[in-house]
Amino acid sequence: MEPTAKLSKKRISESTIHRLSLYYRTLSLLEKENYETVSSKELAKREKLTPAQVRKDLSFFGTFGTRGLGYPVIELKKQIASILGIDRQWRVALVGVGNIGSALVSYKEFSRQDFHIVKLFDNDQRKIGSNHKGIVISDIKNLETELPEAKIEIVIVAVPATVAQYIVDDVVKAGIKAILNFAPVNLKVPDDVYVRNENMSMELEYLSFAMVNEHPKKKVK
Amino acid sequence: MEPTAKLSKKRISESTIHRLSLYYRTLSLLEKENYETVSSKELAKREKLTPAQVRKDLSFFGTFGTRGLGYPVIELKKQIASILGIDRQWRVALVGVGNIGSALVSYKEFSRQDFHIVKLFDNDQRKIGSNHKGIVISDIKNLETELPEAKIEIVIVAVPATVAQYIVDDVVKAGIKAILNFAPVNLKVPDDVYVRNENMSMELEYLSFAMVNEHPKKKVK
DNA sequence: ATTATTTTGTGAAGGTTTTCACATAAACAA
DNA sequence: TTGTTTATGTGAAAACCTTCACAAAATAAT
Repeated sequence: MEPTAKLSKKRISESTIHRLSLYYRTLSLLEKENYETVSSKELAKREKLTPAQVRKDLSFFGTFGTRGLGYPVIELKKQIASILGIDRQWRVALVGVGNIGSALVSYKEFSRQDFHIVKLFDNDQRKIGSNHKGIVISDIKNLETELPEAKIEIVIVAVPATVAQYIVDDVVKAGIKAILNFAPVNLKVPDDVYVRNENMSMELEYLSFAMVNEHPKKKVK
Repeated sequence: MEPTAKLSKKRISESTIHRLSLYYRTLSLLEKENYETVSSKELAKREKLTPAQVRKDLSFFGTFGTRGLGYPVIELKKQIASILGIDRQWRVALVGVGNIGSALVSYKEFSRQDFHIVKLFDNDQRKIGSNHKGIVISDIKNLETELPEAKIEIVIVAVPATVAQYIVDDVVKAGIKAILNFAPVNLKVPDDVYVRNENMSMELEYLSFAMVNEHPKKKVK
């Protein structure tokens, strides 16, 4: 059976998309390990999920498997890449070349998946004009003109919480529709702009909660 | 009415805990803005949630509000801190003082919430023994002895994916029960060890998905 | 004091997500 | 060729989470 991309009307849940990211990562690994096919059972085991969950997630987008055999690793990986939109390059700009910002510029996982950070912005006069890992740092004042010029599609915000909203206002004015925010603050943006927040304390706080509450862990089969 | 800490048997959902983190952050802000009380309505507006959601979340842990008035900002903040276990210091070690690792050492949001990074480990001979932001970097070979010596309770793993599992095996042997993992890999740990993963590509991939699928956004009231 | 207003806390309803269970289909073995 | 095994795809059931709606309690107003 040909893998078919379902033209789905149904709303896909955030969890499903996040799991697709996990499947994609694991499929890359399986490819390296020279697996030709993989069952929902094996995939589930590696992600600590149920096989039914894996099958249901994939079934929202089409039928990719063969009964009795499983899923073709390379083909499924391609299909998921296409679903996630990571089968193409994304031009990304990063605002705020501080501690976290610089770390993200060198973050291999981004470039490996064709998220290319091609522009940097900062407000520090000492940094502006200097070369950081092959990219000249622009003045944050020029966001509105330089983002469209550079055909940027996604902006990563890694500035202090106190100024994040002002930066984002400019980013939105520049016509950007997708923002990844590392500042610990709730950003206000128009309805048609996507914002995702990366809150690194949250998971530490979850650990803290789990420990003080001796929260029962999910059983691992 | 006295705020009471409910001795809840019921399992609390991950989402509720994550929202408590958000409430905590917003309450800190409200405190700075000199609010004495806050209604579930106001809190919900700031987090883009419903008032019922806020009240339900809090109700799992006790009754903290006053009818007709709302919640006392300072008191509620204290209560949430106590629920999350962030009303005390946590001794944290960080393994892997690379790009991301160094950024985390200086991450203000951690220290502001009493997560204290007091030990650093690396495998790079040039780094071992050197002083990084006031902390001498230890040899990664000594994890098993030095983690208990330093009374570490939480370990942040910021090493390459290829070595993460080996590191974590040592960390577990050292008796650590809580791990925050930045390596893009699924770690295997015993049942009684908590692992939370910080996967920074995931949210970028979600943005990518949203854009290529013109995913309808949640309506904002 | 009495009434109107505000806002919590919470069962019940409604909605969403996950798991179950099985018909179906392909592969493999004899 | 036929039977056995494996493993998908998917409705239906179960579990889980969010929202509704309202009684209850406190404040504020007259």
